[in-house]
Amino acid sequence: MILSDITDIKQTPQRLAIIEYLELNRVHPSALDVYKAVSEKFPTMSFATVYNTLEKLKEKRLIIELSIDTGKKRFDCDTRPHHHLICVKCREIFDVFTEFILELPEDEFQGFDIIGNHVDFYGICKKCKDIEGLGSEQNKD
Amino acid sequence: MILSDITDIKQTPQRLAIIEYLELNRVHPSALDVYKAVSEKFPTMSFATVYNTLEKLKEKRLIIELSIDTGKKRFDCDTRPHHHLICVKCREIFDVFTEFILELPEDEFQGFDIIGNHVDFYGICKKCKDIEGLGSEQNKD
DNA sequence: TCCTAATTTAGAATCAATTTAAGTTGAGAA
DNA sequence: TTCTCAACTTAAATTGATTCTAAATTAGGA
Repeated sequence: MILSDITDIKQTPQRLAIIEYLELNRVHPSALDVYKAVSEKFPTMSFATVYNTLEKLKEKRLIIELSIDTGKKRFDCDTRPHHHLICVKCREIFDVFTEFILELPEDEFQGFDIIGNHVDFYGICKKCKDIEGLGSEQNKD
Repeated sequence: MILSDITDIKQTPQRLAIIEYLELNRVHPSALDVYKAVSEKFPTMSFATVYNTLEKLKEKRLIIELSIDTGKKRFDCDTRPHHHLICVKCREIFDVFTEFILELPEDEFQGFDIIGNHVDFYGICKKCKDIEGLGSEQNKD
């Protein structure tokens, strides 16, 4: 997402702050993350503004909405095609730019017109591994 | 999931009805779908029972919880490793049993211990294609 | 500068999911 | 058989994320 891409929507201070936050925090934040950070600059800002802005940016295809967490939307300001590496402990999401050739055999098509694919890799991130290692005697999952 | 796998939890009539529903409706239903269907048989059954049962079955690894829809959990009673084919219009989910070899190059590991992967294919299902075709003049997304 | 549609705001409403507390059930012990 | 206790079910309250609403404000073009 590039600021200059935002042409046909009004450039309000709140929106610019939200966009700046997304540009600088590429950890796939939730709406709450965005709200918390941006409302420090704009204490009167409401949640609706965050959601409205994120929705608008999504419409303009400047960000992508992720369904990786149930019960919570997360947003990705990198719209290049890519995959994800997700920590099953802390739910941090990392980007993966390797391309994979995924040919679905015809008999699995189920009558679909296929338009894309996405791979999620699951694992345990370095930080969570280290924490696990430390507490190995009184290990609780 | 097989009934006989359920050993160390009580086999109540409500639970058996929920399991039967999951066995017969492999469309990856939501908790609401399960509740709607099973409460026809047990009109006094509460939502909490559905959630408790689904949670318990998940713990026992007899079903899988999917995060494909934001804001709503969906459940898959097929615990064999497999991928999904998702209609971007109606959100129906189909199973894909083709196996893919997905080698993540070392420099993309980001310090993770990788434990698995999952592929989502996106497309438009036959039903939605047909509906689209019909209304091609007054086409609305 | 003026105008107007777009945007922001606080608060209410909604929806999915979880928690709570009270009542029920059923398998094993006495 | 009756007692007991833990597991289970239930309705209702609560939480958390999101959406809606209606009134006030504002960006950006005329």
